[in-house]
Amino acid sequence: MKIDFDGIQAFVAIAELGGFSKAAEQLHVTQTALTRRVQKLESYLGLRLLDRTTRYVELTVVGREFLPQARSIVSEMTNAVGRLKDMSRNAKGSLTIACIPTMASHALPAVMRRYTAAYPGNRIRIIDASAVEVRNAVLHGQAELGIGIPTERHPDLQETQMLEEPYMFFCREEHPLSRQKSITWADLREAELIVISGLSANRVFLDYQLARRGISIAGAYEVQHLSTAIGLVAAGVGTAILPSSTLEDGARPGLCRIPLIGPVIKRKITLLRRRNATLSPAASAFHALLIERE
Amino acid sequence: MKIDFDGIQAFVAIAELGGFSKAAEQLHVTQTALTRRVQKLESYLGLRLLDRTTRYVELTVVGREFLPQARSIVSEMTNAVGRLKDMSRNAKGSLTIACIPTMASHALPAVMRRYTAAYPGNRIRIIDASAVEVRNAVLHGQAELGIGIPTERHPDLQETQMLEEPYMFFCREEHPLSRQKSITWADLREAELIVISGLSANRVFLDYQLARRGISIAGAYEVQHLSTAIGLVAAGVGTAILPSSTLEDGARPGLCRIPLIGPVIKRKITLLRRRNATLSPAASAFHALLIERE
DNA sequence: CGGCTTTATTGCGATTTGCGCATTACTTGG
DNA sequence: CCAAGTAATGCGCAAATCGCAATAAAGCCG
Repeated sequence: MKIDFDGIQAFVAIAELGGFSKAAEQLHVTQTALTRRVQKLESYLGLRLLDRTTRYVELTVVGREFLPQARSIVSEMTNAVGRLKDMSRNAKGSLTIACIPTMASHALPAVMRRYTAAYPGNRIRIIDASAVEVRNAVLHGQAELGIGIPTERHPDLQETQMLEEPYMFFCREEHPLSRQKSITWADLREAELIVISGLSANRVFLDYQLARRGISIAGAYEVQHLSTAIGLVAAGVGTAILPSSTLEDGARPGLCRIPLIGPVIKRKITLLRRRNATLSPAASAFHALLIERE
Repeated sequence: MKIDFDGIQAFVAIAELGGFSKAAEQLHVTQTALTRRVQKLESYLGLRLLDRTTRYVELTVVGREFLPQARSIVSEMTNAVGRLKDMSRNAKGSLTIACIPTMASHALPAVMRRYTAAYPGNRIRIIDASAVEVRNAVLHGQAELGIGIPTERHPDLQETQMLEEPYMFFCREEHPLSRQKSITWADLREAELIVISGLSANRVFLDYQLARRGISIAGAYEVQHLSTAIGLVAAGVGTAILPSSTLEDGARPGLCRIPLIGPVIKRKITLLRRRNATLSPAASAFHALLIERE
């Protein structure tokens, strides 16, 4: 036979309010229904929980013993379900998103501001890591959403392109090339390039695109992170080819950002999520904000 | 809408066994039923708890968060109901009984032995107190059963007579009356009686019975408890009129117990319980043993 | 790559459960 | 002894739930 939550809830309400009628009102059912629920529960258990006359209701010894447990069951249940409905109705809940560092400081902040305004109280955890780590975080469920650049395909991963950004040339103002409106790849012969490590998805992508066009570049220095590269450029060590969003125009005095053409090469920023994995309402709302602006 | 325990139970089983079919087997329903339960729960909550294909079942983010709570709800419920059914089926549970001291050491022990043999593990708490206290303990629900002597009637109290025992005369062997086979009340003129306090139900009853018959006795000493009276008799202070069960024949060397006749006056031992108060199965079983032997 | 196996879902009919209304039964206070 | 208040019951209806059979979908393996 099936376990009867209604009966227990009825029992608790009756015991606490001291009567069937009052309990019925609170539970929004008729008193008849409560009578039946209690009868069913008692007959299922094989013992009486309430001694009742038409005049008063009183707990039996067993009922008195059971009441605290019953109360706890009911409240635990009610709370849990309430929380879930709240998550569903108001997209409440915390949210983890993985993101490559450039985007974390470029595209994300605006969305985060709008999200927090719309759903205050939701905790957001950002895993800022390399594109490969972003991919894995999404794949293994550590993050519900990921923002990165295309990497190795995986059948369980679903990618949506969000935006594209060109690679640009970064140098100091006193650099010989800094006055040009645009620069071609051929101009980079002796540019003392700081390049990103071959383990980076950025580098893999860039190499692939250049190789397709028969272009090759040589790096004098190699680092792991874009931010380090920018730092070295600023320090006068050399120049670098980096995604445009690595640094906003004029964000750092003394540094120039110059379009690279012939050809223009762009990297795609993609939004990652696991295929067949339902997003939590909180993540779903964030997802909506992300794709709404493209 | 109504809270759905079945759905949660299904969810937990599926999550833990990793599939609808296995869970269905454990819950003794068809797999179809589980599909429906989960669907109903999810649509009620407005969110998905399980991502499932025909090949595997996996928790969603929300489901993963909810699982521990759900598990705790289910196990708490299952345990609580299990305990209650155990109480009902096997008369498990603890039991409190109030009893006047003489009966606690006279009639009770045999019943307790049989009870413990039949229902091992049940804790028995005995409130050994005066007849008035026994009455109140039962009346106020501190004890489910009471063994005492008739006191003031109360509409909520139900009394069943268990046995009767005569008052007898107690003295030391060297006492002049100790050789008689029986003693009449008239013989007690100069017996140096130790009597029980007038607050005792015993005394009230005895006085009433004697007065009805125009007999009066005078006490030289007065104590509260029967056991104290016996002690004083043994110490040679005087003699006493006490219920026969106060001391078994020969239980204390040097003391005599002699029938009092002309007339024989007996006190009734009654079993008390609250009217309209259902006994716990444990108490009910004890009650059955008590009245079975009359 | 196409059939095969496995597993969840759906359509449908039958049964059961649960509810509310109206009425009854019972207790108690005046 | 009557009146008021409260729980229980008879009855009929509505909805939920289930099981069976058929269907759909996803990976496995030859």
